[in-house]
Amino acid sequence: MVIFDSHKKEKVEFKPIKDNEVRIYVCGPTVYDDAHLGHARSSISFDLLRRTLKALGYKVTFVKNFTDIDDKIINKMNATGKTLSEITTHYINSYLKDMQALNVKRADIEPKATESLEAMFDIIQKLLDKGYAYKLENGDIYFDVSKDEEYCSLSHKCPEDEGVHRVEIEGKKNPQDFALWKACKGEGDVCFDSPFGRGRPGWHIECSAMIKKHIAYDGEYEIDIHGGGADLFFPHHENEEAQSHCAYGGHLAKYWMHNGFVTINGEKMSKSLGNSFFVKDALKHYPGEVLRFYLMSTHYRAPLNFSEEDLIASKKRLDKLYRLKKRVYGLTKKQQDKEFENKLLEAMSDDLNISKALAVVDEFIKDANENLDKNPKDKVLKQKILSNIEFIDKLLGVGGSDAYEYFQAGVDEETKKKIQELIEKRNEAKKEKNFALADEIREELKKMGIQIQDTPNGTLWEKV
RNA sequence: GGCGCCAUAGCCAAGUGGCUAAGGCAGGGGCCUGCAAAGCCCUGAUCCCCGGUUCGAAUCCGGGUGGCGCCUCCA
Repeated sequence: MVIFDSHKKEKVEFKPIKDNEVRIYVCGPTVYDDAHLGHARSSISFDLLRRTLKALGYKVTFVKNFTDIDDKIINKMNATGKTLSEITTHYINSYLKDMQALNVKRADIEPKATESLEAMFDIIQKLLDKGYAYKLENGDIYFDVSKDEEYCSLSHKCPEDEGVHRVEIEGKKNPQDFALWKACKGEGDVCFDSPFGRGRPGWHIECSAMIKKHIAYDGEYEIDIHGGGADLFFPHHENEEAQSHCAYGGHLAKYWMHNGFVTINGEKMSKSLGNSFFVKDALKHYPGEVLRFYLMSTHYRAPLNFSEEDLIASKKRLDKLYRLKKRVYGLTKKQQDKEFENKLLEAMSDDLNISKALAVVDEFIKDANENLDKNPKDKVLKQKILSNIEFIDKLLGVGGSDAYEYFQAGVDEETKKKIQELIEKRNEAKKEKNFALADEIREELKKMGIQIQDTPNGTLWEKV
C-alpha cells in the first residue's frame, strides 16, 4: 500500500506500527447542523481507505469522533432554546443516517468529546506541569507555541505575523497560542467541572484526548494514520500534534492524510459562503449509492466541483454495472476471480487511485458483457461475474443493491403494477405483429419515465 | 502579506522522463433488433503559454497567465 502523506508531501510506502494492525483516527463532524456534501466526501474517502486496508489483510481499528461541544453548538442552543444533548443527539443521528445511505461503514469507535473530558484534563495538566501551557487571569488555559520547537513542522503552514487577521485575546503570549480550556463565561455557556475550574475544552484538545483514550500506542507514534479534510491540516492538526507530543513525548500519527474539498462553482462549499449542499437534500433526488459513486469518482485529494450534469454522467456509468448484474441475476454460487480482485486492489493500493480502479471495473463490465453475448449459458462465467461484482461492493461500496430495485427506485407498487400491465399488453400486440400499438405503448411508458428493453428473458424496464 | 495546490479531448478524469497519452459521459458510424433500448465494435486530444535541462518531457527546472485553498469556525 502506498499513500500520500501530507506531512512529507509525497507518496510513501505504508508500514503499520505494529504487525498487521492499523489504527486510524479521522476527524468527524461538529454536530450543530446536517451533513453537507463535503462531509460526505470526507467520509467516503476514508471509508475507501479503510476498505482497501481491510482487503489487503490488515486488522483495522477505525475511529471517527463527534465534536459535541463547541461555540457553534452553543449558539444553536441559544437560538433554539434546546439543550446541548437535544441538538447533538439530533445531528449525530442525522449524520449517521446520511452516511448509512452513502454506504459508509460505521466506525469501530465513535467517541464524543463530552465523554472524553478526563483524557483532556490529563493532557492539559501535563502541559501545565511541563510549562507548555499557561493560565490567563480569566481562567482560560492556552498552549504556548513558542515553547514547542517543533511547532509548525507538521503542516509547514504557519504564517508570518504580517497580514494575518487573528482574534486578539488579552494576555495571550503569542498570537498563535490556542485555547486548551475555556473558563465558564456564565449564562448561556456550557460548562463542565474540571481541575482547572468550571469551563469547557478547546477544540483541538478534544481529538488529542480521544485518540489517547481509545487507540493510542505508547511508542514513537500514537496511531498509524490521522485523517481529515484539507482545511483541518492547519491549525487543527498542527495543534493536535503539538499538544500530544509536548504532553506525552511521542508523535501523534505516523501518517497524515487529507481529503480535498467539494466546491460549488469552483468555490469551497462552506457554511460561511452559504453554498452548502446537504446530503439529505441530495438524497431526495438521487439514491445514496449514486451519490457515493459520484463523490468517490474523483481522486480523494483533488477538489471536486459539484455539478448535477457530472453526477448524471456518473450514474450512467454505475448503471452499466447493474445491467450486468441483472444478467447474472438469481445465481447464488460464486467462483472467485483472483486475477480481477488483485487488479482492482492493486489500483486502490496506489494511494486510492479510484480512476484506475474504475477503469478496471469498466473493463470487467465490457469483457463480461461480451463473453455473455457469446456464451449466454456459461455457468462458471456467470459465477465469476457475480463474484467480481461482490468484490467491487466490498472494496468500493457500490454494486451491492438488488439489480432490479436499483433501476426501480422511487417507483411505487401501484405504478409498478401498471407498468407490468402495459408491458404485457405490448407483448401481446407484438405477438399479433401490431407494431403500431406496441410502439404506442412504449411511448406511453416513456412518458412515465420508464424505458424498456426487450431481452431473451423478457421485457425489462428501468426508471430513467 | 505569508504558505501551498491545480491547469490533460465538448464535459468528468488517470498518467510524474521513453512503446500508438487509461477509463467514463456526450457526439458520429456500424452490428444486433419488427423498430427501439441494452450490449458489442469502430471513431476524438500532443497535454494553458514562453524559455530551459535531456538522446528523449504532459511528466523535471525557471518565468508568465488563469483558477483555487490555508493562514479566523469549517470535511
